[in-house]
Order: sequence, then structure tokens, then C-alpha cells
Amino acid sequence: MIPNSSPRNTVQKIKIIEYLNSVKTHPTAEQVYNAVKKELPSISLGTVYRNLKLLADQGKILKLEINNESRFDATTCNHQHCVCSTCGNIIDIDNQDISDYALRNIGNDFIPDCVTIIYRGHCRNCKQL
Amino acid sequence: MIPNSSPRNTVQKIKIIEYLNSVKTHPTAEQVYNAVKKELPSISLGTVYRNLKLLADQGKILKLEINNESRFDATTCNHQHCVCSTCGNIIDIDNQDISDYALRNIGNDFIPDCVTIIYRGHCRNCKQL
DNA sequence: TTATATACTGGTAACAATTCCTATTTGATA
DNA sequence: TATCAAATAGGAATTGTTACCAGTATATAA
Repeated sequence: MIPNSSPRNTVQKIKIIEYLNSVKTHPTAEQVYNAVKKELPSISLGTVYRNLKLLADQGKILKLEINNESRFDATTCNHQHCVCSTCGNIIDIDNQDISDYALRNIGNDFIPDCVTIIYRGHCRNCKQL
Repeated sequence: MIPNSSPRNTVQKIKIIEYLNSVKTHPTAEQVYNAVKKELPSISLGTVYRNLKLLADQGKILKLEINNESRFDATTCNHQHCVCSTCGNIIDIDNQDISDYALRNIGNDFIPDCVTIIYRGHCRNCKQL
């Protein structure tokens, strides 16, 4: 008998993915927890963390590290992020050329799997002077 | 009388910068603390954190966020970093073209101050199959 | 269907990185 | 030098994250 080792589609996991797919923001684990809790009041924070880690390891979601906390994104293709120093919002940039250029020109010292590009500056709304 | 509000060159701050200038690694706050402590046994971890944050805010050092912890780098010009998924080492890439390309092609939605580029993959030593 | 193995869960404790607090010290000005 | 705000040491508190474990629920096969 072959041991059952396939991942399971639990309600918790499904709701977490559904939530991430429904938002354009880049929620923290805590924010995912609070959102999913509305539909699944008994879900625990640990389960949210466990599933977010699982999904990120499988490449199904993206994990960003900004200001010493993790943020999650259901859009996994190589896109870029901008962090506004004034309002703190995170804006997506969708320019495959930038990632491609970065991956192509890295040289021979390192064999990259992927590249994370994070801009810091100001969004249009917060543009100053 | 004008209040004294200029930043002070404390021994602690100076030793922290000196240490960062002396290494090619990308030490964590804890590692900076342990290193500076050898010369300044009474320095506190809080002081290290405060100064690292201060220096990063002033643009005098670079703060990287890798695997949920901060790492610091005295080289502030736009260079790139590679994190080896196997050995965990961080390797510098010094290719201004990549940062320039990323900054030039960002479009009009965001006005960037700087760009952080982090590759994940494998270094030469850990290259597999 | 039902039985079964086991992946996953909730709850909570533990942990590690970072920030905060307060009395004390120190560096730059006058 | 005397002054005094800025910076410090030390430690407690906070925060984000992971680990643990006994109980639960899902996917497979009969």
C-alpha cells in the first residue's frame, strides 16, 4: 500500500488563496488572518503562517520582505514592487523586461532562480516638491 | 541661544561604521554588536540597532532584508546581492547597468530613490546537477 | 459508502529580532 | 569650564514568526 503523501486542499488553505487572489494589496500574515477569520472564525494564526509558507515554498504565492515583515502576493510572475516612503503603500510594476535584464546580465558567479526587485521612493500621490 | 541639535560623533557610532567598512560580509545587527563589543565592551545592543537605523536612514549604509532579518552593508552605491539557497552566503554583484536599467524603465507611476535587487539561486560552490 | 493513514488543525508556548523606557553619561557649544 | 540636549547602557516589553502536540478531517482504497 502506497502511503498517502499528497497535499490536501483544506478549507483553510482554499480560503487563504481565495483571499490573496481577491486583493491587489500585499497583505501581511496578520492581515490575511483577520480577513479569512471573517469567513472561518476558528482559523488560527499558526495555520495562516503554515499555509503561507507552504504556498510560497511551492511557488504558488510570492513572499516579500518589507520593513522587517513578510507580505504576500498571489501574483507570482516576476513583477516588481515599489514601497512609498511616505504612505507605506506597495505598488506593483509589471515590467518583465526589468527582471529579464537583471537575470540575463548577472554574469557567471551566480546561477539565479529568481530575482526580487524593490524600489523605494514616492508614489504619485505622495510625490513631494 | 541655539539649541545643540547636530548629530554627535559618538565613539559607538564611529566604531560601528569602522567595522562595517572593514568587512566584505553583510553582518546582522547581532554580528555588528559582537564585533564592536570587542573594542567597546560596554556597548549595548540597543545602541547598535539605533545607530544602524540612523545610518541607514541617512543613506550612509545599506540595509538589506533577507530571510526575515536585517543585514547591513557599508557599500551604498546601487549594487546587487545574491543569496545562495544552499549555503546561505550573500555575494555582491557590482553591475551598475542592472540598477540603471531598472531605474530608467520603471515608468511614471513611481518616483524611485533607489532600487534593491536580490537574486536567489546557487553560488558557484553550491551549483548542483 | 465506510475504514484508515496521515496531513493538517487550533491553541499555546517558545523564540528571536527589534523597539522602548529611564536614569545616567557624553559631546559640542558658549 | 559649565551647560544641556543628544546619546547611552541595561533591561524589559513588544512584535513577527515558528514549533509543538493532541485532536480532527481529508483523500484514497476497499
